[in-house]
Parts: sequence; C-alpha cells; structure tokens
Amino acid sequence: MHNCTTHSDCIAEALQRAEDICDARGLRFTDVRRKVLELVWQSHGPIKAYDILDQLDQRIASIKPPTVYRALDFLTENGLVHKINSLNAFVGCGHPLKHRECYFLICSDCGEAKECCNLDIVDAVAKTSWRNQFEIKNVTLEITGECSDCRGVH
Amino acid sequence: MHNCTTHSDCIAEALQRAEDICDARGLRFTDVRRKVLELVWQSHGPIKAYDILDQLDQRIASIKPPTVYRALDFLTENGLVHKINSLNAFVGCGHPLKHRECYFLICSDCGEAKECCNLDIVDAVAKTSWRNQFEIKNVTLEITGECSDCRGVH
DNA sequence: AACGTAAATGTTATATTATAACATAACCAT
DNA sequence: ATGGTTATGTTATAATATAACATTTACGTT
Repeated sequence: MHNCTTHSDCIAEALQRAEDICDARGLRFTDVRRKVLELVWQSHGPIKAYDILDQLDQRIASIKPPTVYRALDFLTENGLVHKINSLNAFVGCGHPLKHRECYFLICSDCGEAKECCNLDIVDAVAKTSWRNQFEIKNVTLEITGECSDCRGVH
Repeated sequence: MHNCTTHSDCIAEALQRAEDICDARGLRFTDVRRKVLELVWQSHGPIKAYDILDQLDQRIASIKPPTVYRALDFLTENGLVHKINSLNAFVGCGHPLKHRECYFLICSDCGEAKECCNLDIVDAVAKTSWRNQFEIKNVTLEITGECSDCRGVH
C-alpha cells in the first residue's frame, strides 16, 4: 500500500517529468507513450504489458502487442519505467533524472514495488564487480517479501 | 570462459552433490531430474528450458515442456539450480549447501554466469530491508556486463 | 505549401516461455 | 498385494515477446 495523499498528482507529476525529459533530450513524447506511461502509473505496483494492452483496448481500438512493447522499451530506455524481471512486469520510476540503478522492494501481498536506492548496495555491487574485474553494464536487484504496511508494523 | 581443468569433473561433482542432498533430505533424484541437471551443467553459463528440452528430445523421445519445467522447479527449490530471471534461463549452483543468496556476474560476451556470494551485498540488502521494515522472502541480483577474460584483463 | 526523410505506429504472423488439467506409472510403507 | 503418495506422460493452451513489412506522422528543407 502506498500512501500518497492524491494519487492523481503522482500520475500528473510523472507525466510532466516525462514530458520535460523528452523535451530536454529532443525525444517525442507521443500519445501512445503518454497513455502507456499513464497506465503504468495507475498504481505504485508493477503492471504487465498485456494488462496495459487490455486497458488500452477499451480506449483505442486495435492496439496490438508491438505497440505496447515499443512504448515500454522507449520508456525503459529513458529511465522512466523499470522492468521487474522476476515478475515480467513494469513499474514507473519516481526519479528518472537521479540515476538508473534502482532496486526494488516488492511486496508479494499488496503488490507495491518500492524503489530503494541505497548507496551501500551500489557500493557493494561496484566493489564486487571491481574485485572480479567485471565491467558492469546493467544491474537487476529485486527483493521480494512483505512490506511494513502488510506486516502491520508501526 | 570458465577455466575448470576437467569439466566432466564439474558435472560429476554436481550430480554427486545433488544425489547426496536428495538422500539427506529424503527426496528422489529421479532419472529426469538427473538428466536435466546434467544438461544444466554442460556449461558454466545459463541454459534455457527449451534448449534442455531439445537436447533431451535427442535422447528420450516425447519429453514435453512440463517435464522439463517440473524438474527445473524441483532443482531450483532445492538450491541445486538458480533461475536467472533477466535471461529466462537456468544455471547450476556450485555450492548448494552453503546458502541460497547467490548473486551472478553474467558476461554478455561469453555467457558465463559466475556465482558471486558477497557478504557486503548480503549485509547491505539486509540493512536496507530492515530499515524499510521489509521482510525478505527472496532476493534476485543479476549483474550483467563483461567478464575479465573477455575484457582481456590479467 | 509541397517534398523528402526519419521516426513512430499499424498490422500480420509467429516465436518463446510457461502452466493447467487430467491420465498413467513408479515408488514405498504397511 | 494394497493403497496412498509422488512423479511423469500427455494434450492443450496461456502468457510473454518479437520479426517483418506496410503505412502514417512529424518535421525540417525547399
């Protein structure tokens, strides 16, 4: 459970950030991309590509899988959305400008995927890679479990 | 590239470990499970379920997907194999008794997935989870990049 | 405004990954 | 040997993702 006071603000802000970033980078924030991002942000949890597709089908006839996957690819490449590989699902990025190494605390109860950007983890991963003389291209860190809200912790 | 001197030893040892573990736990290390594990260990890199299926088809007629997936599920549940979610592939575990939090350095060049079991990372992950009052069930950490061999580092 | 090009989307088809559901067989404790 | 449990066989299909090519749209240049 995510306790934003007004979730419509979360969506609006995410769309605005995306628009700004695309403007700044000379990229096109098209209608399809906007609608997909909007659907990704309908909750703070991961959403599946085909759920996006189904919801777009209600609004736009004849949306097909490649359209959705292309939009998701675009959004992912530009750090606006992250893919959660262990769920085959996608989640909006709350701070697309800060950095790209975002880790996730995924609650298997309520479904929320909380971004968790921890320097210690980044450091530890970097050090391990360095020790192995390994050159990092991409890091996927997905922590599944139960969040504090669902555990009833206060 | 993995530089084991005699790879057939790697396979034999993995099969022996699996047998011992199953014996100790009262589990059945059946023929299907043994063959699947053997194929997983044919290299030190990840292998896809359908590649296992294809290879078994050469040896045993009429092996079907559920058979392979069931064996992989069994092996994964018992820590003998890990699933690499970012690749939809499976890799043998080199020390199935030690622990279950194994991280991977996956070389996108040679395909090797090196197990990398680093306490600092475990700690950092544990602390972050604790700070978020999050109860961990499962951690997936997959680091993709280029390994020292492929980079030509000495 | 018309043109040309590149980028995005539409469209059809299919590839890849994974599981549901039920039937049969093998194992093993009594 | 019998009965229950676990594993496998079998058929079908679900879920996830992409290839390939056609068409449209955006947009700078003339």
